[in-house]
Amino acid sequence: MPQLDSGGGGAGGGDDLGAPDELLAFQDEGEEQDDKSRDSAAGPERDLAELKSSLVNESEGAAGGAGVPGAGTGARGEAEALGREHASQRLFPDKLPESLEDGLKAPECASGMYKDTVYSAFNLLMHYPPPSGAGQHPQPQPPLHNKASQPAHSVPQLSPLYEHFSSPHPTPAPGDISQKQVHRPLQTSDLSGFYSLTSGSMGQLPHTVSWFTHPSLMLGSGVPGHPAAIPHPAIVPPSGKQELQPYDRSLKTQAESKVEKEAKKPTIKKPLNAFMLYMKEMRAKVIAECTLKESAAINQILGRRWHALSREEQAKYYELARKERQLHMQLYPGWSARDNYGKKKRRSREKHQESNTGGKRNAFGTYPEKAAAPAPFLPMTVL
DNA sequence: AACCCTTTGAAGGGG
DNA sequence: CCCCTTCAAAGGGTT
Repeated sequence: MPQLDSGGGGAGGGDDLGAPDELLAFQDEGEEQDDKSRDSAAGPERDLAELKSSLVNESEGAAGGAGVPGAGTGARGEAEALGREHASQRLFPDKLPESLEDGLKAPECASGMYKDTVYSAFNLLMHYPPPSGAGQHPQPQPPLHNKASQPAHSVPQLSPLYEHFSSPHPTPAPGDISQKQVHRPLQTSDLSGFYSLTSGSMGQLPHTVSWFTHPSLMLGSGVPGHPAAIPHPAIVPPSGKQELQPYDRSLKTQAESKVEKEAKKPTIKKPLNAFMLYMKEMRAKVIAECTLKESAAINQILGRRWHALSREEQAKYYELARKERQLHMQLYPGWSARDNYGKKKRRSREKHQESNTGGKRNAFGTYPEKAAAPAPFLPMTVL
């Protein structure tokens, strides 16, 4: 795939918001908006249907997730249409832990509390200068549907963290290695500025934070013996721990050491997409406000909130993700997402195969949604 | 210990 | 080109 093209590819017209899929998401959102108004009358019935689906999922086994065929985009739209305070109650209707339920019972856990942080991120994004080609820097087009639930006048309360990073001369937090890095490795004002931003706006984004100070940007990641070599967060030893053993001093045969070397070869992680960045930023907030800990439930909430975001708000995360991909490509030119295939063994793979034969469901339900997604509309950033 | 769950998006491969 | 699969984060729960 033309990553550079889809990823923007620098200062040209290719510096768009991202892949068409992202735009599709916007379209999807718009559709949901339409559905919202359209379905308002049929809400209760659909609610019941969805509840049934959820219950069916539960009865179909522990593997039953949100991935009910036919409960794809429409279902998400319904969730929006039915009001997020109701939607929260449909999460895990049967098996919710009490703490989970308590959390979800709080209306704000499913409503627009995300807004302030999103706007914080937005403020920070705006705080930092755009790339050198500033004039051409694509600004997200205004959303076709301005979410009524997100009045533009709503002023976010910047958390101290955000204020800290927003300040012109942020004081390094104690123990913050990334802030202790002496100089910013990136030559391009684009990325350095961006990742400065990222480290600020995404205060909870260690991944991104250390990206921008990553020594690999100076000499290559994790170079053994390099004085400033700090492992890139995207580089994870197979053990999952940052315990790089650059040299094998043991008396092993070459073959053995070779095998071991392969085994210990650090894994370069995929760059985070827009939603992942959003989740990383918002997770702590949701946990705090909803007293939730289970990531599955949190992610469901975040998924709904993601869809409730305006285009502009989502565009910020698409932009961040695009920059992540750009930087990732710069750091690891030959890397392919395929490199990590098979590194996670998934039992669900077998389940999925079974479900295919049985015609039940997808492992996660993502694809039915995509399959049911409305036809893409004209890209809003390109053209 | 490893995987599951759950979300969306990106990417790659097969048909 | 479309569809499917896998992985990215996260952490409690499950095997």
